[in-house]
Amino acid sequence: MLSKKAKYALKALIALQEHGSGQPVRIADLARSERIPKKFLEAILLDLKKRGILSSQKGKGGGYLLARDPRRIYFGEVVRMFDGPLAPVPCASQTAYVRCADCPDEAACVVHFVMKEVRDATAKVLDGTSLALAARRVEGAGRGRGRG
Amino acid sequence: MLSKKAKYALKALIALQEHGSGQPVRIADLARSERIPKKFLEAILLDLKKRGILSSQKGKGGGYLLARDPRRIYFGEVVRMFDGPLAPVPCASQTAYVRCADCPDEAACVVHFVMKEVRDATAKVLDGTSLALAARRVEGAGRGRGRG
DNA sequence: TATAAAGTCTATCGTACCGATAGAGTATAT
DNA sequence: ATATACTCTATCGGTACGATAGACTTTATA
Repeated sequence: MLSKKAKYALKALIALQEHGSGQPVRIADLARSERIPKKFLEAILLDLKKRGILSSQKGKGGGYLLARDPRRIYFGEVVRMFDGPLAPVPCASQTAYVRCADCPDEAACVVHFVMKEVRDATAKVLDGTSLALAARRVEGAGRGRGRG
Repeated sequence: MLSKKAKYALKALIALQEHGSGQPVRIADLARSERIPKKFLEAILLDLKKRGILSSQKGKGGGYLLARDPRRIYFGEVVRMFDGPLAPVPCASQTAYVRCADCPDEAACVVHFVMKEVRDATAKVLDGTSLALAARRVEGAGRGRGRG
């Protein structure tokens, strides 16, 4: 399950991308437009800033901005930073591998084998999709506007 | 994350498959060989029985058996029954779809779009892999024996 | 038919994490 | 100066997870 934190982070990033403009957007505005609890969103945006995905400006006229080209902000990075490794099981993780203490032979473990396939499939999607690409794809796929 | 319950269930099923023989296997034996807390495993096996994946025999000489051909026991079914839908987000689930209350237009939602891709990729692996097939694939891939 | 073996059921428990909120502190544009 | 906004620390209720205890029921077989 995607946590609310990760979901809110993605929604906020997408909103910032759509805003474009180079002007900072206030937390309060993002919270309202994306229907995210403001205090909760504060913590999320701060994390994204520490990670170098967002930058911020304090004081009057301040707010948050994308710190990177949206073509270089990948879903995988955001999901991992809030929800941890993509793999369903630590021994199948590429970025945070942990051996199963009780596993005599990983190469022969059926669960490991299948879960590695799941993690690879997931990573292929999330690490292959940037904010910019996703937005383009959605535009291409359907017609209309909105969020979720 | 795959829950311990789902992981233990899969390991137990694979052990039962490997056991073959048509003879029932005691909970205690499974617990020991797979290193699963016995009482915890009891509840898991019971769930698998209620689901029709296992059958059991009470009393002396009793234990658990696969109730179905392992070519027809899919990872997807087991994972879903313990951990719920595969989709990272309810609005991307095929088997347990729930609309986002605050989403004006799902077709335009970027998060929805990408998470649907994740769920499809995951489902393709887990619903396309049976116990029997997974075991064969592992045999084909590496050499050795063990569990994890 | 007694008895030991083995599955079944109900109840409970501690911990950790999640989602959310409060409130004080700090920087900055005007 | 001062209002505006981000930043930090602390806290809180709820829920789900992993696990365990103990009593109950069924069955093979001696």
